[in-house]
Amino acid sequence: MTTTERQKQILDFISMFQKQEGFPPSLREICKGIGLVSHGSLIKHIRSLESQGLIKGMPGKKRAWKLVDSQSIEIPSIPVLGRIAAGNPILAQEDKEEQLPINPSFFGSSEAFALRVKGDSMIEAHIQDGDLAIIRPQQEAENGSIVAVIVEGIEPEATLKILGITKNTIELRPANEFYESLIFRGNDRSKIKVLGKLVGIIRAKP
Amino acid sequence: MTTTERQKQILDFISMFQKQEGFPPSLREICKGIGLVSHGSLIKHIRSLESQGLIKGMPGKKRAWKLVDSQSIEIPSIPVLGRIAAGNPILAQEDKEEQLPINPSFFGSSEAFALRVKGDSMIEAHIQDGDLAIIRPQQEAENGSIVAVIVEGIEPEATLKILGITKNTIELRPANEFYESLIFRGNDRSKIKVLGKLVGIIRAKP
DNA sequence: TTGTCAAGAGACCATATGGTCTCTATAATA
DNA sequence: TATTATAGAGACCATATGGTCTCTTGACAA
Repeated sequence: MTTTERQKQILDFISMFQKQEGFPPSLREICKGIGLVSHGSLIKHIRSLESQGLIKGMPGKKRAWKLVDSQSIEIPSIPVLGRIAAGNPILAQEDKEEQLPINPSFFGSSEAFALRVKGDSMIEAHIQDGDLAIIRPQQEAENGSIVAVIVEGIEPEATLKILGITKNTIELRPANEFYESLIFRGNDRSKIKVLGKLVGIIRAKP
Repeated sequence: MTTTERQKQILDFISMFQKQEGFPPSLREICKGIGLVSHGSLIKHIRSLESQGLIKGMPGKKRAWKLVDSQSIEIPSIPVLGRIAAGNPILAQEDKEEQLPINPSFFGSSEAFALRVKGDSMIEAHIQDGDLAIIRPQQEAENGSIVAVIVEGIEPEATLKILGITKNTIELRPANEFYESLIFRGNDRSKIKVLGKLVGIIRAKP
């Protein structure tokens, strides 16, 4: 079942009208808006949109339309992830403690998640205990960038480290002279799972 | 003209219904929601709310209500202030470079503004150049807290300092051993204008 | 051409809903 | 007590609006 041009036009009009007026348009208002004379014709398109699940009408109620998708003005937010099981797709996790009411695009990313920093291993990068690290999901990262990683078999939780890549080794370096780097050679390198790159820090009530 | 309990109840119901359903309730739905039998009675309250400007009806349209205030789902945000002229009420300033799409309540404050940190004078508090300091407006602050202040005659811009209060002096202390404190005694103390207290830090693309 | 199908026009209907009017009960006030 | 005001109940009306039906037109295929 395809969505025709006319039907997209109808969706757009409803969305626009709803945003502007604060309530959904009547059938006749939609007609006027998209250049139809008879609302009888319009209703066929509405029924089609309903069967596609793009819109929901309340039978028997006047002027009561729900845009199933876009209208439910859900503000994009950043989930704070707790324990992250290695191997699982990150953002599909249900283990979300909390949602930060912040649009990921603020950090230049269409999607992002957050980890709560524990300890002071990144203190020289001015990231302190309790900070929320905002991470853009990606599998690869350039040398020297700060990444969230999981090391297979070592820790169940993701940690923040500076990525150091040489020809034969991968180094996970803390930003604290009192902590040791983890260095992986050869096949051991595959134990490292990069979850994403650090794109921001949020500190509440410092 | 006062808003009665009943009328607040009506506003709340409309707001709740609108948020939940995606369209405004009909008069009879409001009646059922707040425990009225006759919508004829309800309409008197509606008219009163209209004359108070809290609600707006579209005469001749069915199920068409606008909540004047809350319904215009404007997301609370945090303004980033640039130059701040001393003496002016802070949040009334039009000199807003930017709005952070973040609800101030996230930082535990009903309102807040942000300043972009310049330099490394607060580096030991792990606040670095380019960070956004989130400030809750308040005139007073306790000893040792980090505040945004303007010092009369010295700098046109607000700066972030640690507040040190003794019996006779007020000290503005940077969090960097290479910087000097500013110490004010006696009448000089009135040169200090506290704009607010630091409640958060945001760092994008660190 | 002929038939089929979809989009639209236009008319008609049923009803949900806003609007108005009257009556009652309770409380406040003179 | 008498009067007034207010909230609410209940009935009735006008209409905006969703729903349905029929007819026309144009595109497309057999």
